Amino acid sequence: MKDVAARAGVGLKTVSRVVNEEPGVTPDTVARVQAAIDALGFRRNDSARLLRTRRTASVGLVLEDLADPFYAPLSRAVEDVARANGALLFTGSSAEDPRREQELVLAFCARRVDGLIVVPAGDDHRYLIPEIEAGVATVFVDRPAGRIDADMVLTDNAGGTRDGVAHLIAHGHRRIGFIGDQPGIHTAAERLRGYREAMADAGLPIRPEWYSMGPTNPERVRAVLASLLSGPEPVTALFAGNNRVTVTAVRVLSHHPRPVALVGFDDFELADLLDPPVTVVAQDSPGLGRSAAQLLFRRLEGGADAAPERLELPARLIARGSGEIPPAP
Amino acid sequence: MKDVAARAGVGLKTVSRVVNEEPGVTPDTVARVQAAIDALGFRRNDSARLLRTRRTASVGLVLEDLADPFYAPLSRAVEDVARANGALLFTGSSAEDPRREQELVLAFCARRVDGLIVVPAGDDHRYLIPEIEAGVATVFVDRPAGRIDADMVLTDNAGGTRDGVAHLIAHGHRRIGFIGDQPGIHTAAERLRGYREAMADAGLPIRPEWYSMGPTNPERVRAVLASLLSGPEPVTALFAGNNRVTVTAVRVLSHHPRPVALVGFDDFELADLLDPPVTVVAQDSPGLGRSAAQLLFRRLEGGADAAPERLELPARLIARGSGEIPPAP
DNA sequence: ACTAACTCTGACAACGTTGTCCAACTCTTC
DNA sequence: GAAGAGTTGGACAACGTTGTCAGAGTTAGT
Repeated sequence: MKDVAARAGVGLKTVSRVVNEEPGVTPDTVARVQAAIDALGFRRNDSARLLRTRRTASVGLVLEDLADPFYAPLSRAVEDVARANGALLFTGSSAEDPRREQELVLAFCARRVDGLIVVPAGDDHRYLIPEIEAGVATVFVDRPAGRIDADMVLTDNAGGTRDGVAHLIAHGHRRIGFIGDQPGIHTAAERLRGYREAMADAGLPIRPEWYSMGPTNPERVRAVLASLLSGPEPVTALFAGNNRVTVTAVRVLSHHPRPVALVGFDDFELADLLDPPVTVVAQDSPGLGRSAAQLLFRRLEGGADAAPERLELPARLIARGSGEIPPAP
Repeated sequence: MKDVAARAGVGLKTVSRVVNEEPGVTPDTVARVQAAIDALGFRRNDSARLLRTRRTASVGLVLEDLADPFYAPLSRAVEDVARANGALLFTGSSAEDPRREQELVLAFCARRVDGLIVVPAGDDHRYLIPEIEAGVATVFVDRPAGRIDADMVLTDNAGGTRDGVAHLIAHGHRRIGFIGDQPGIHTAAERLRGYREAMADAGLPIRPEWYSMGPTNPERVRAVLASLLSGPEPVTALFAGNNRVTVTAVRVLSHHPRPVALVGFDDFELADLLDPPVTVVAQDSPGLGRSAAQLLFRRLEGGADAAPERLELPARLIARGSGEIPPAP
């Protein structure tokens, strides 16, 4: 910029004015400065600018895994809203590791992002208090923040699961299994709650061997499923607590002699092409991202001191076939 | 930092030394400074630091769509390499719009990212020349750069397609259709070339009505497919030029009276669960991201003036069933 | 012709760091 | 106790911008 000013024979500030299209510069001067800019291939250094203005026009997004088909549309939605607000997006994956989450969040804060959108991996976010007090707007998505009061946008996991299980009950099932993720994960616990509620609402008992919470790797899911389907009174239907469970269940059930009804939490591509097409409770993944980002920018534009909001988006049952299979006699 | 220095009763630079763990500070002083830091909740402002050191420890990634199942693992791989090199990641989606691509790239450059990884949407990247000369390392992935000589990491699209089509020929097919993306997209053109080559290698003629390039929305693909499958001499096999085409083809073919063999470019989740399981030519999407990022950081660590590299990663044929269907008589 | 108001321009400080360099102090060593 | 070496600390400029303010020049009104 200094060079441009020298070449155009004007002051530093005049160049700044031209670059920012501020009023009060003669067309003649503008032209001279423009010429110098073009000749020198000058591009304003935004880092320096933002250092001065104390706004970085960037937000940080921390989620579990960028490559996860559930989070990818979420991050895309966040990106779209950020772009609409003229902000750039830092992204990072926590890989479900609280330490990595914190590391990323603090790195973003050190870069002085204007705001943060976090899919929490940990359950204690008090480390964020100084940052929030320093003015970093923060919105949690998909799972609630731990031990602090903050904005969050969640899916109605319990309600969605209740609907899914009720759907199975409505189709005649009485012995319904549930395989969920680790109980420490909030969404997993909420879905288990929905399962219990639906069963209770229908006056059905739940045997302890019908539900299981834990890692959702194929091996464990296979093992649990095998035990659910064996014995004198096997379950006739299964509610799968997330899409990884659903996929493994589809694989196992396709080789099972007796038809077993299946409803899964989370939609996935091609669910309608499988045999039978898979009935799911679908979350609005872009909706989560969009709502969170919109809330964030609302905060950034003044609403910083309003009380934290908690949005809960509904989940939608999509009947496709697998959830409508009647109980085997 | 000024406040910390004042509170600890030391000079500014001493605080800087403590924060950066530079040697030459008495343990006693370190302790005093640390106490002040903790008391004030001080966090170093990385933007300012990076302004001074002229390294931002961040790279920009521009791709077509963050939410696309092909690009999501790529971006995750880039992120992993970036993290390993201590860099943060800016991401943005071009939505296949050259103007948006340029906008994003220039915004990243204005933020003075150390490097760029770009999945090009446009075919003219001369606008990047000043940036590259200014020292922004740039690597193109998945598609080649337009009209400039730069590092790039590509998939062997022609070779992969040749293998896929040869596979169909080996199973007895003689009339093979090809539905590809818009001819302006480099990967699409390369795949068409592979199709031609495989047919030529086998001494088979190609009728003009057997292949079609254009938007890969379901409507067009359905229409093209309908015409391929009708007439007196319909094709007995189809090569689908990308995963969107493949998915639509699976839907259509599942309702088609005659079995038609199918090989698709790009793997997708659950391809093995469909009926029949879908044979694909799989790209190494994380491999593309990883190689590109590694190349980028190699450039950043000194190899800036070596000649541009062009890496070509092989594609792998995964036979699952749909590509092994023999021609209907 | 004088003042008032307005337009345009640039000097300077500031944003929050780090690099450079020098001063002061503490040890050795003779 | 003086010279030399080593350690510790801080003043200052710089990175590339923008905000503030005041000065210079122009126009308009009396």
